[in-house]
Amino acid sequence: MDFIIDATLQAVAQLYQTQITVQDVNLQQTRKEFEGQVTIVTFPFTRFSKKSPEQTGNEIGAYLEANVPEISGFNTVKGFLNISIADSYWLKVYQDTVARPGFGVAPKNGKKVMVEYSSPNTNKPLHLGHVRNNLLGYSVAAILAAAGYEVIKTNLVNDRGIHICKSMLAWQMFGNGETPEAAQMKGDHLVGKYYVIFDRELKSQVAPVLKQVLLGDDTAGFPEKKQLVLQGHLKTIDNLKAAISKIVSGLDSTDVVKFGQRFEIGCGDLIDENSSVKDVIKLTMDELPIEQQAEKGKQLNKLLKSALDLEEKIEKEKDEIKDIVQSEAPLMKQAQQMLQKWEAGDEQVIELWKTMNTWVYDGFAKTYKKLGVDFDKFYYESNTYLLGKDIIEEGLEKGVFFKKEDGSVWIDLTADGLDQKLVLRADGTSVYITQDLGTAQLKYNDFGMDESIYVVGNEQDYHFKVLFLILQKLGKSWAKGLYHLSYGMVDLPSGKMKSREGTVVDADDLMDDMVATAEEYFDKQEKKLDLNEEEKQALFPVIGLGALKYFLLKVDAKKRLLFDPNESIELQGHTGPFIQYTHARIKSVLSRGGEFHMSQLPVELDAVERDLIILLNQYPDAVAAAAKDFNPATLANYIYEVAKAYNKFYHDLSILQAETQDLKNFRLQLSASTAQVIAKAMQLLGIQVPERM
RNA sequence: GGACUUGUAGCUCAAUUGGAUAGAGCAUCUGACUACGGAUCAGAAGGUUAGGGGUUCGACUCCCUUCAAGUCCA
Repeated sequence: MDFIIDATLQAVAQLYQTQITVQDVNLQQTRKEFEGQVTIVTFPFTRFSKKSPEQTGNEIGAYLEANVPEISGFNTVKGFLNISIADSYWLKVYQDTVARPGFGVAPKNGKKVMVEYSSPNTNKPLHLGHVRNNLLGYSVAAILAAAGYEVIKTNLVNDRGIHICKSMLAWQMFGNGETPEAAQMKGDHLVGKYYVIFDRELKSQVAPVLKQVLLGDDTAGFPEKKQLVLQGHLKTIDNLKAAISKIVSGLDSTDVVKFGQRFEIGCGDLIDENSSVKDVIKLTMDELPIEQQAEKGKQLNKLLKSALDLEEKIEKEKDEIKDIVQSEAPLMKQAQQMLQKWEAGDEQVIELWKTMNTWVYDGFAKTYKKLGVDFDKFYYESNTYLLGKDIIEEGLEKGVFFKKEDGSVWIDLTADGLDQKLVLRADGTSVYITQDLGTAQLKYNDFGMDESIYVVGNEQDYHFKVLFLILQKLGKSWAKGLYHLSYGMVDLPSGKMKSREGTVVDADDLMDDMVATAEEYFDKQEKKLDLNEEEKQALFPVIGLGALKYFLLKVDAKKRLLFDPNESIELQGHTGPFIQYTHARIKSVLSRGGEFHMSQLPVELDAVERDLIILLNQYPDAVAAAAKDFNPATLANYIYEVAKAYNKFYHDLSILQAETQDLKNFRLQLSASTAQVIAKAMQLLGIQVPERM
């Protein structure tokens, strides 16, 4: 389309004696309700044309029509100049680019990019959140490769720390030497099972003590320092409760009466500090007629907002108390000791750690294989957790960091709108960001990449902001190429998905479910699959996983995603299987059409043919745009448009019964090109397309 | 207390980065099989783009503010 922009620059220079640049020309696709294929927005030109937008458009349009042979006509609506381009042009574009074998593969741009994704913990299996991460990472890597980058896919495995010690300890204590083979379980699931057991046992140790502490400030069993802290928290809680009591007793009695008798009783309980605000609201609501609940609920929450805020603070205090009690539990202490032994290189602990990690990696490998993702390089935190201290030294020398009296090292980011951030503890031990600094340097030393993308959830937005800023302040030339591909949490219809709430969707289970659901779907269809058993068993994973992947990738990464397993497998509408179906359908026509070769191109195009060609021609742009924003969703949405356009073409025109042999050949060729674009684009999303289904 | 993200049709998502009457799918209603695969296609209905203010030829998009959901920092 560059020739139109160039001609527009000429037209403006000629007509209005004004030099404008390429950026000043706003070229867009013409909306389908208007005649034409491309549109120039002429509002900005009125500044120097001194004429109405419409008149300006007409003048430029007339100039273009007269001077550009490819332009066959134009019309102007308000400030929009719609340009029609001759069919011969589109046919030439089709023949010269779309129909060529190398279409859609950008030439190497000489740049190297690293995509780090997945980053699992070795104490439990992958879950739904990881699935989104893996699909995003894999797809972004594939898209970047198609856009001309050399891509290195890496996985930074979190294989050390207290969490893995918990699994190890529980296995030692309760496992009776159980192995994945003996348990008939994937290794990652077995290790995860012991992590859950640890958690359960820890809770049973903590619960009675916690109850005791919360009831009657019985903190005698704790070290002196912690006793003081605990008592501080208890005192705060008392004060908060008293404050709530005061708020409630200060309520206007006419307000209280509005919510019924149950609420009056509740208020009495609150004043006596015998109940929680949440409970009172709930009980009050239950007594109200259903039609009043929504309205009164709002009023009630508003009335008690300050009390609710205080109650939230109480919960936080309680959490802190719980943390302290937990840290003193015997099991927790044992886990800590185990971590210390691990760090000291204790042979037995290391041996156990290696064994259990082997199990986990076997399990992960199976999950990754099924999911269809892979990596070029693994990094392990057990190798990198001590890195970064030299960078702290470097930062101190450069004056980027400063030391506090207690010896801890900090960076002051307040000038950049952030906080002061600890980068090394007073005792000289690392914090998370220390090792991330070191690991970033390590990765750059290993590969010297121009850009580096971290696929990590949005709860770490702040962390990465700080990390990248520090590296920039340290003067690392490569810091400007760092990018945090942040993605939102995956919600389930039944509620929020959080590991501590125990409603995690396991990745392996999810994939199996999707395959099974695909099978059920086909069984229910009236029209039976014309495939043998072996072919069917090969097809179900393609459809089931295609549905899952497309559903997760079509949504903009940064947004939260509501994953409804039942809806995602729905094989119609804006789904992966719809696109897969379109591909299979094209393949079916092609096989019926037999051998063909392009001979004579048609002189005129039908509108649906032209739309399809224009869309196919945009494929490289769609890839480039997805690569620029690291966003597979744009590509996913593009390919859906292609599938829709093809189905319309297929419906409106006859391919095998075309009027002439030449036309039939052309339409077969167009079908083949469409199938190729669909297959290529889906491949960049990590989705396979079937020949038949 | 401070910071970040999100809020679009009943539901799930778009909107070419400031452009035309805000578009798709699901669900609802209607129509198209003597057909190359009907898992399709065409149409109807559905909107104060969370609310309010501002910037300009023009705002879902940018600025201010309130609200809601979520997350992070000490």
